Amino acid sequence: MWKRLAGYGLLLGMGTFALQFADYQRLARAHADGLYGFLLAAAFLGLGIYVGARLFGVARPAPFDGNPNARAALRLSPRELTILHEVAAGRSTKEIAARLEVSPNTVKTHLAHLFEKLGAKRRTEAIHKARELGIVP
Amino acid sequence: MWKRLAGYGLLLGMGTFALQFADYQRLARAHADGLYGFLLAAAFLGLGIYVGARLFGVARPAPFDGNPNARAALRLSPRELTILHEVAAGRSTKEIAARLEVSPNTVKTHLAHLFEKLGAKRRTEAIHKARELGIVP
DNA sequence: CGCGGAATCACCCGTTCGTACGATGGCGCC
DNA sequence: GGCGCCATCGTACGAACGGGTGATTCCGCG
Repeated sequence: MWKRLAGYGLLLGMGTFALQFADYQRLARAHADGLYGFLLAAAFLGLGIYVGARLFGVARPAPFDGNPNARAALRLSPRELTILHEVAAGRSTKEIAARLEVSPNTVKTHLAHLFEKLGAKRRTEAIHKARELGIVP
Repeated sequence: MWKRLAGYGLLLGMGTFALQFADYQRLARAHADGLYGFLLAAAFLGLGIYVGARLFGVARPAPFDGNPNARAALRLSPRELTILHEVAAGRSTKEIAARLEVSPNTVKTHLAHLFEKLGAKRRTEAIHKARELGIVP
């Protein structure tokens, strides 16, 4: 974060320096004020758009899925993970069993293990805790 | 999307017009070139940052809580909304009844209405659909 | 004033869920 | 070869959930 801010600050400083340089060169006087101001405005507008986009921009995909982190911490097996995603999708035990082509009893077993590892007593609570841990989007 | 682009275009046009107006007023000549350029650059830099932030940026807080939107579309009552948030927090019917100081039967009634309005058959499915609609974070 | 919506509560009944066992087979590891 | 883990499946039972129906109170709206 500090490095990014420093980078933007440097960029801004360079822009200012370029402006000063242009001023020294009397480009401002050599050209019409209107054209010069327009170019200056356009340049800084573009720079601002870039900075704004990078600064407030798509930092969303970063905290997407804490899959490897919390999953390893809770020692969830791959099958338990898929069942977790299925219940988070709002499906019933029967539907999950049908989609995964296993018995509903198997799904219930995985669910029981999930509840134990997540410290939950209901599937809704499991979903909530898994979301807090970033295991499910 | 087009309305937003048009709005930004209008904003940009207004800025340009203001610049032209300033040029006509000979403010550029009245003040030193350096100060004028600096102010101009700063103004457009800020404008650019704003546009960039709005354009590429905080599209996340926008679909944050579709509370007024989807809630009105589904005609959810305030009480139903609170019950929806409670179930999304992973609480059971009894716990919700205790927290809201009402009978479990009342909670069940609100839940039945929620299922009907959300088109869900299970509370997990209701949570999932409500999350898709942005009603719950 | 009646009418409808919201909120509250109650009962019944069938289904699902959660839990507590047991059991089997496969796989990696010492 | 035993040990542990994972995945699979089964039975059984109590608790919770979901659906249906009905009732009451309150409040706004025409």
